[in-house]
Amino acid sequence: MEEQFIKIATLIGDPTRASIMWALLDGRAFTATELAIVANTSPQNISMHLGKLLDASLLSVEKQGRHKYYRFSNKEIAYAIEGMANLISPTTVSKKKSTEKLSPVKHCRTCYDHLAGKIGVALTNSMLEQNIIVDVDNDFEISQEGVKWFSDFGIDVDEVKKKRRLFLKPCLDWSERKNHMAGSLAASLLDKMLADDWLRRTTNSRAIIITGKGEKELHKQFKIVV
Amino acid sequence: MEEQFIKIATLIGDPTRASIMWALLDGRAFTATELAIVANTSPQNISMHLGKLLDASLLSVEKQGRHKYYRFSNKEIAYAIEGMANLISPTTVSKKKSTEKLSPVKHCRTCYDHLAGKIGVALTNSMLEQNIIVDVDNDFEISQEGVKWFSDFGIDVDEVKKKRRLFLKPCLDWSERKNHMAGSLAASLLDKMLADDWLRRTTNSRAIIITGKGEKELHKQFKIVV
DNA sequence: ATTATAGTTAAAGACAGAATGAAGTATCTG
DNA sequence: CAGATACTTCATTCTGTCTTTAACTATAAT
Repeated sequence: MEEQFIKIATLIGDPTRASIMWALLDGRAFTATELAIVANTSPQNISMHLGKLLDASLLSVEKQGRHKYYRFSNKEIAYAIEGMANLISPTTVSKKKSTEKLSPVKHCRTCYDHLAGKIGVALTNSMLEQNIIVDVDNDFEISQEGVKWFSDFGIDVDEVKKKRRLFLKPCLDWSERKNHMAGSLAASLLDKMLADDWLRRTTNSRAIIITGKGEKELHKQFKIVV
Repeated sequence: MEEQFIKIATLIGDPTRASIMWALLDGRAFTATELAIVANTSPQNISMHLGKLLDASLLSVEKQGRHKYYRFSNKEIAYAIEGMANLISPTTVSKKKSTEKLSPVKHCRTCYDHLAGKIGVALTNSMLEQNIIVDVDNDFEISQEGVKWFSDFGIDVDEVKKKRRLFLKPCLDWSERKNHMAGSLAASLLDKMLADDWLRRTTNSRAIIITGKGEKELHKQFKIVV
């Protein structure tokens, strides 16, 4: 088992491959070329690295015409990467420089366990406006009022913070060119909205359907017109 | 933030350092020399690697005479490593060769979140005898009866399995020279025993006190004489 | 004191594995 | 069809970093 662990650690522990994993963390699928741009390296090189990650089943591919879409092969991968991301020192997280370059990727797909797309962005904007969450140097933090708001909404922030994953981070939604929330808080929010029947999952796709109740509540609480 | 992530990934992703992290996973503290033996390298080299891990605050040291004891600097580190260990393919886990060498380390301290020491080992032995858990090539697995047993004990195994960490693994207790259980199942078991007041934590040490009730129950259910 | 053990530091060397360059296949576009 | 784009493969080069050699400090044992 130790060798297996070392194998996985060294796989993730190469700068280029770590960069790939970091980019894939939000759950979207990227093409090889996109990943080459994100990781700042050549197509040949990214191809080699993606091959290694595929061999180890850390990633899965889906071929669409001449494109190949890469993503994490399962949730455990995302959790493992998040677990490592949790080790990023808190000071660094809040001091993150705002000039960080944005990767020129245009695709947007459903994120693993949180709301993305138009609704996700609108919801995030509304929460920023209402000071439930605040933007600190391109990083999201929850405010005092926010903790209360979530509590009223039926989510215990302290409990969510105990989860062994990234609490809250912005996730750039390229279809909207704006950030939406990701992390355990965003996941809890989605869970709650599903539980309260604001939203429903569809069986065979990642699409989310907004119920009549959800439409009403989203407008009432967030001024979102669906 | 990306650079920070890459830094952490490359730190863990060196074979020698991965080996160190793997050894420390059970929560015990190791000396530099012990880690050199475990990682199969020289004292100078281990010193260099430990220095890097210290610089990044992944580890903490405690000096005792001419020895230096290294351990994870906080729980998040352990969770991150566990998250990576979760990616070890299930087939590999069950096919693990039993000839794997055991590291010649004699120290034993309290493990992070599960019972260790004499009681931990006795409990594990009893569970093996009762077929609640089974030993498959030096790896622990829960049996069908085991799932029922835990359910009767008030622990929902399916729920525990959902947690993003290693479910069950043997952890060699050198003071006893036998294995005890580690992982989320072992953690749940400890939690439950604390909740049921079989055991109590002490305030300023990692020692666990067995209550009168606990003594009775441990004898009744596991034939353990405290 | 003397010797042994635990650990560190600095410099030189060795090597794995990453990047590069060149050439190829497959798919889309007009 | 021709030309462009997406991606891969292989052989070669190269570089970062791990290991080793050697010399050193500090604590413990006898």
